[in-house]
Amino acid sequence: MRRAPQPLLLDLVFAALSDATRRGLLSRLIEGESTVGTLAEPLQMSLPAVSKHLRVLEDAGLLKRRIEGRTHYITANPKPLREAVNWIERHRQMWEGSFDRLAALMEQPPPEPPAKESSKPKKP
Amino acid sequence: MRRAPQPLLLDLVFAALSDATRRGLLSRLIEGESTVGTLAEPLQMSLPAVSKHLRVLEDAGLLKRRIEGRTHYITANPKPLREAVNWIERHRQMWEGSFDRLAALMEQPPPEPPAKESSKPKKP
DNA sequence: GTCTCGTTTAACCATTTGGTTAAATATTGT
DNA sequence: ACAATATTTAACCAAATGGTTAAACGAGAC
Repeated sequence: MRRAPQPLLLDLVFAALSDATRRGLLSRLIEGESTVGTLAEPLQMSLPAVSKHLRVLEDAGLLKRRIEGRTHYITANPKPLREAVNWIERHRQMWEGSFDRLAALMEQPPPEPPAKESSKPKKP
Repeated sequence: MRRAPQPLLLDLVFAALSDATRRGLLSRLIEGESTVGTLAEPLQMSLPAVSKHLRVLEDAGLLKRRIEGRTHYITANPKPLREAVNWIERHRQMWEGSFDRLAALMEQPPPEPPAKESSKPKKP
């Protein structure tokens, strides 16, 4: 089944984040790659339910899936969160009238997320 | 570490932000207080529809309403956005492997935005 | 082959969402 | 008192959401 047209990506991201179960899944993915079954195991709901939640997150671009044999390996993908947080920060800071934290966010525009082993850019 | 879930409000905030019409309303409120009718006017939908959207935003704590006579004056309330952006930043930065901007976010709980020419508030 | 495993799809159900129009409410103006 | 204004509430509808169970699919194991 193909997806319907395209609702704005921001719509999908915020909608995906609006469910505590899905936020919980994302939280657990901080610890690294996992599988559908592993993710479902502690949750008190059926496997198809978890599968659906993962699909919502995937449609929002918040996770990537690597299928290997019969196992689906899931990892979090932070990229769409950038846009979401930018929207929020833009508004929050205009309302709060303090722009310096917005500036801090803005100073990282280059889309360069290559390193798996990350060099942590330290602030001098 | 496991953060005890604080589910309800975050659910409401993210759900409220997941609709482009509502985000548009919030954007327009950057320019200051407005009324229901004024907010509804450019939108191609009925007044009750706008009223419902405003209620969703209000339930999420994202706006405040000052009733004066028969007119409802609406202003944006950025406070709940703090929690939302904290959630996102916490996760985004863990996935992206850079923690310093998270630290920057975390170290500003007191509502004290004094200097316009700002340095980062230092914690010695 | 057959069986089990990991996962999705299908079909269904109840609730919520986003919209409508019509009516109600409350306030202001004449 | 009456009418106009600003907004909400009520009633309804279609579609989306979040869950279920049962069936299907694809890959390893025996």
